[in-house]
Amino acid sequence: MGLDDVHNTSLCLGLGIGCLVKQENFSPSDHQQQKKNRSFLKHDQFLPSLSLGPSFVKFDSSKVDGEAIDLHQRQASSLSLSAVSSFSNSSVKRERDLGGEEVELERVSSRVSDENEEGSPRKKLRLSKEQSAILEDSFKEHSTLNPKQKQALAEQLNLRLRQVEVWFQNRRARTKLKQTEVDCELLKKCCETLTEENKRLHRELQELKSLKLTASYYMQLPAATLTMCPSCEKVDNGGESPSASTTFTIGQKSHFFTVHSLH
DNA sequence: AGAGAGCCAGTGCTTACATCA
DNA sequence: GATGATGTAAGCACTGGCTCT
Repeated sequence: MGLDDVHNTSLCLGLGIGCLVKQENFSPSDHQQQKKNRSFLKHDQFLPSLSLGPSFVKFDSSKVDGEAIDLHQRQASSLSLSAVSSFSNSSVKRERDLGGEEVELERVSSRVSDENEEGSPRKKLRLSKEQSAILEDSFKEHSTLNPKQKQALAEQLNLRLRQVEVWFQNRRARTKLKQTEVDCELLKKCCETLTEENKRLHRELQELKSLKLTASYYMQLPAATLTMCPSCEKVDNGGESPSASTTFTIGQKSHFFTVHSLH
């Protein structure tokens, strides 16, 4: 993962401390898109001092407008969409074949208008697999759509504009929720690591304190009786008692513990 | 300042699926 | 094994509030 990847997929953990605004290559004409993507900019553009991993949201601001529509048109040409979503008043039965794959058997819903036969507002629908797939592809391209794209997508999928809008809103919400869960897990692990480190440092501190006490004890002895090896940091009593009990080690080299003088 | 557009957060309702008696 | 009741997760849609133009 290079620096560019880090920039494009940076993870914001929302710690709120030391966040830096990342510079993106937005052109002035992208201003509207920036505004539209402001919720994602929170994730992509603010880099906290604690960076734990990649974001799952990757927004490429350089691609706007035409591409998504072209993609949809390409897909539309290769897919014969059933323009009918599965409404609550049209029964959809799913069966699983031996391989566990879902086979969708749609008993035809008669219509796609906004209201049912009784004239009451339509309740629920479930988009077809093809519709969902195209919406997903579109979402991968752009997490938000401009009105033009929205209209094109709605026409392509034979859905109302509002349905496309709602789908994207819900999709963004789901993405955000998932990202929050991921962030939460990472923070939990980070917290556990820091707790362990804290415990370790506490133990080390205790050891150093006890060593300091021991050192103080030996400092009370006549100075000539103690010497310290500068390389191995061992204190010796000058050979007066070669029987090993007076030699000890002051911590590890990496620790901030200094014995200035034994005189 | 007010209107309109667009987005988000919250929530209700429906559907599909799993589990259990 | 089949069936109905129940719980749950996911998806669609709506509403209210907010921000920006």
